[in-house]
Amino acid sequence: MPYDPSAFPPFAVTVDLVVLTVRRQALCALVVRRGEPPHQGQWALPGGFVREREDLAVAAARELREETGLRSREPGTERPGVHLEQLATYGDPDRDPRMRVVSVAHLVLAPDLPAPVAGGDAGSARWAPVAALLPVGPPPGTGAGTAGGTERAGAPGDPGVPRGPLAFDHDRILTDGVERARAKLEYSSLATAFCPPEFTVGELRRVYEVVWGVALDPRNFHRKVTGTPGFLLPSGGTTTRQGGRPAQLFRAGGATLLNPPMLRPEA
Amino acid sequence: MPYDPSAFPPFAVTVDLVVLTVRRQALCALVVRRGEPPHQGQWALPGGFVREREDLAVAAARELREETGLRSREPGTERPGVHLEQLATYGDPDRDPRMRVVSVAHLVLAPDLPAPVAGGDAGSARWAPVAALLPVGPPPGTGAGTAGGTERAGAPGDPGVPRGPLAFDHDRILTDGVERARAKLEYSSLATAFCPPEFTVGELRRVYEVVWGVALDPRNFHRKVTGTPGFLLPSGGTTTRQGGRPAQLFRAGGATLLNPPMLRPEA
DNA sequence: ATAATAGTGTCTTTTAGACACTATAGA
DNA sequence: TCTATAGTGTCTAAAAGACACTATTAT
Repeated sequence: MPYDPSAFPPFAVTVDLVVLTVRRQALCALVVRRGEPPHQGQWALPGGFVREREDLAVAAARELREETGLRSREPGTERPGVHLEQLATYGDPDRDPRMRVVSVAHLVLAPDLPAPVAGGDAGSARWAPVAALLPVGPPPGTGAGTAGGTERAGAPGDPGVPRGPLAFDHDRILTDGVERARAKLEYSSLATAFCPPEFTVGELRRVYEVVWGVALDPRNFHRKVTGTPGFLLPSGGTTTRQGGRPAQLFRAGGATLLNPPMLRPEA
Repeated sequence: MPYDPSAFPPFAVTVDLVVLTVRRQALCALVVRRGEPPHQGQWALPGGFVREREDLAVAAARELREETGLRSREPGTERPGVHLEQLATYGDPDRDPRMRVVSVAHLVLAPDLPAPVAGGDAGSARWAPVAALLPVGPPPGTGAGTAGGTERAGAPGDPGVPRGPLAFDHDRILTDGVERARAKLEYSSLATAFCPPEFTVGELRRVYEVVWGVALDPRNFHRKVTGTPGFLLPSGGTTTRQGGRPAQLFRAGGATLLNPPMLRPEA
């Protein structure tokens, strides 16, 4: 265990962010356009260097704020804020041609934002459908029916739908982040992180359908989530924003682990 | 995105290993005694620096080999070798008082070894019951019945049962590793990584009982694991090494994900 | 009216868990 | 014999899934 300070090779340590949201019936990730080589002009995940005396989670929250304006926990508000967790660490010696960089990737789940992402240094941050970034990615089930998880193309004249492949090893990181999100919906209440503070059961169901790329039975889903203790808290109000009969509004309950879990259909 | 090589603070990057096995009816972790400050004389997880052009998983496999003699995949043999996966990364600026060290922890699951761990530089590597290292650790359920997961003390005169707290933030890392192992037994076939190449259903059940710290119904367990496709392959032989009626021997099947999962009892 | 979404009830199939019972070894 | 472990069968309770039906809005 040689801890001679001159005996270890120096590394740069960065955080990269997989920021996911559900918008327009599609699972979307936040990407920025690279303005310089390598991979100039390609899209990449947001991220940056960890500072001298900064914890990894703090660095991830700072980058999130700087590049997207999102806060991982609103100070003083009831808003639970977006969800942030460590995803995995990527350290292939050749992942960055310029130097040895170890990147600690983090996963962020955010509700659909009324205003486009703004307020950051990186003016070019954009939401992009995961299906356009990872055409052959982890199978979203090509869900038959209403699930819109595989929307691939914008209008033909749309110049700006970001497409893969992403820079560096970011395809891999994004793939891992999406799979983590899909898996965690099964046994945690994290789907509510994709929803606004108040939401209906139908809106929550659409989150599951889009992230998993499958169609779920609205009636069984309703019975299941309302029957899981601690998952949903009725907020008292109702809304008709989805059309049809007014739906009860809920907030996320205190439970984080779902028991029994919400298992993905296999088929 | 400033990538000026002089603009980033230098970090040391290490790998730390949570090596778990089941021996003598207890979940055990591999620890080494620290011979120098800080934390001199305390026990710590094995680990070391990542080399200049070494991938993280390669560094973890190398440290495992150097410090324990275990190989993550025996070259040329049918032996599946021990299981190795990335666990999480720990980067608190003050986790090591000497310098800024980011540690990428890895989780290793190994069968009980006939010979004591040997062959490494670190001569002081030892198996220690997790319950002695983490006295208040994640609740093993204090399983009523036959499960021996909470064995805490050696014989009174035994001078050498390593006890916590561990050096640095290794208590936290070990806790996370144990929880990961407990969780993965539920939905993967990883329990076989704790078993020798051929094993009986009873031996596999004892792995679950020790890791989870609960007693399981032998009859229901038998029906469940033999009924899960791809989990177990009959090897043809039988053994009587457990006493009683001869038990069929199995090898690990090809399946990695268990469907349906083996859920932990709650109670 | 029709269409759309919300929500409840009911039935069937599957799975988990409790536990009686038989099988085959060693002491 | 007794005891220990292996393995099968059966019953019950819980959960998943299919789907008929009612409720309440907008157009």
